[in-house]
Amino acid sequence: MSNSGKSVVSQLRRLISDGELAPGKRLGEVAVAEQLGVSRTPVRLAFRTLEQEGLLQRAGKRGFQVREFSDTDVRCAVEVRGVLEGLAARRLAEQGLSSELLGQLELWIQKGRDLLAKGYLDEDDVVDWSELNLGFHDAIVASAGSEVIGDAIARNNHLPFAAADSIILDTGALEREYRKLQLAQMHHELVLQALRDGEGARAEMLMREHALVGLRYAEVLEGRSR
Amino acid sequence: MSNSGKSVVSQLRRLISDGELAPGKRLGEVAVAEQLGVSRTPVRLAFRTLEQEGLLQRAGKRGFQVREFSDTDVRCAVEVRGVLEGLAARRLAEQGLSSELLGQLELWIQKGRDLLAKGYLDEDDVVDWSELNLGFHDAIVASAGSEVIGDAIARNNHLPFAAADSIILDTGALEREYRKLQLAQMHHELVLQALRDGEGARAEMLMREHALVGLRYAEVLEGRSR
DNA sequence: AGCCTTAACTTTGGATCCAAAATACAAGCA
DNA sequence: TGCTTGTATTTTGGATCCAAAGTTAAGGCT
Repeated sequence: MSNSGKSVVSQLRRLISDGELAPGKRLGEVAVAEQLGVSRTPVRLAFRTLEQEGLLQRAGKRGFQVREFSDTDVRCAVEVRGVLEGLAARRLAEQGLSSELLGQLELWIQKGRDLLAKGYLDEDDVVDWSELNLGFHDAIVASAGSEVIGDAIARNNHLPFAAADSIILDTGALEREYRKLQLAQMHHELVLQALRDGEGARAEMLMREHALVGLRYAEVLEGRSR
Repeated sequence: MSNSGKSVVSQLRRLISDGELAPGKRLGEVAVAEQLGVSRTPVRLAFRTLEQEGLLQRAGKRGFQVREFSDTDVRCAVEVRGVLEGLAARRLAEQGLSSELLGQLELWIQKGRDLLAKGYLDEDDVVDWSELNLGFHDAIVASAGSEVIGDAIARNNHLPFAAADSIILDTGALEREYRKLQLAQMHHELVLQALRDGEGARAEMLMREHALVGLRYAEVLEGRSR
């Protein structure tokens, strides 16, 4: 029962997003405390944090329960990320990007090219893409001029299905995922082009569309007509 | 020192937005606990909540400090609300509004017309406008189909200068505020028109512009050319 | 038999205590 | 005099205790 290393918050986050704590399940402080082998105090603190993050919600007068999300919630969370990252990109395009940011973005994009160059995807590539994708997005958001936008995105990203690196889920259909990443890579390159040319509206629009990759693209990339 | 009625979180929120706790000031748990006349426990819980809300930030390895906001932060927070409410409005326009929502919105708009009809503003009108403005915005956000968007807006609104009803600050220049509200009222009416006609892009654009009222409109409404 | 009242139990909120970590301070050494 | 190391103090994190509020269940009354 030794787990003082990882914080209670992250443990609970993982339990929730792994579904081990079922959506709608009511959480008692004592029960969770015992399960995690800690006292009630850190659990109480964690519940407040998780509530603000949106993973827990108050259950009536007393206690919390695991929040359940509908398909619409998932869709909206992705769109929220889209408009927020779009906002960041537009601001960046309008204020102009520094040469070092330009260098960073080109680096991530080059990594993406390298990763996709061999024409297919294997499982190790997934974590690499996740890293470079995160790097690209973070670089843009961090340079948007205000922490406020980044904070809003970070809070939204606490919903496990909303984060930018949650694109890939299906490691069993790597051909489809490859085409998905090809598209995402193209988006990255176009976004950089728009940013460099000061095309704020286009950069915003591209980021918003980019967020939707992995959401409704499955049918198109499968060749289905729906 | 009796204050068990209001929660520690709201007390701290008020102290921060009133500036009694200066931005950048480091908050110790014991100091705040004594000042509020409670024990450390509720303060510790409150700090976690306020941190998530963005009003506090961790100060180094230990403790929290009151977050300070730049002009850019204010600008960005307002834009964040703009894009999020814009997203809500677009979704609403695309899915179509129910007749009861239509009724609600028309009610708030009618109240706005009534309030502005006499051609000037007095101090009592300010709270009335705040109420109807809040009602109009909340009705749209609540009907956008998912709690997720509303939550993101709510979290953003914890920044005191970002909330939709923080438009009016200057009760000393009521003529200027009157023209500001005239414009806001026009926005409300146009938004409803766009929503009713299913013009998603226009509804979104209007909401985004609407959020900027009270931000940079001062110069224009004053007649200054800047 | 059904409903209301009351009592027992469960669960959370607040306070206090203890330990660990971090910072500040002081003394010793180069 | 300046830097480093060791100690003391402050401050936070975790655990436990107590009280209050809520929930459940049982028993009595109509």
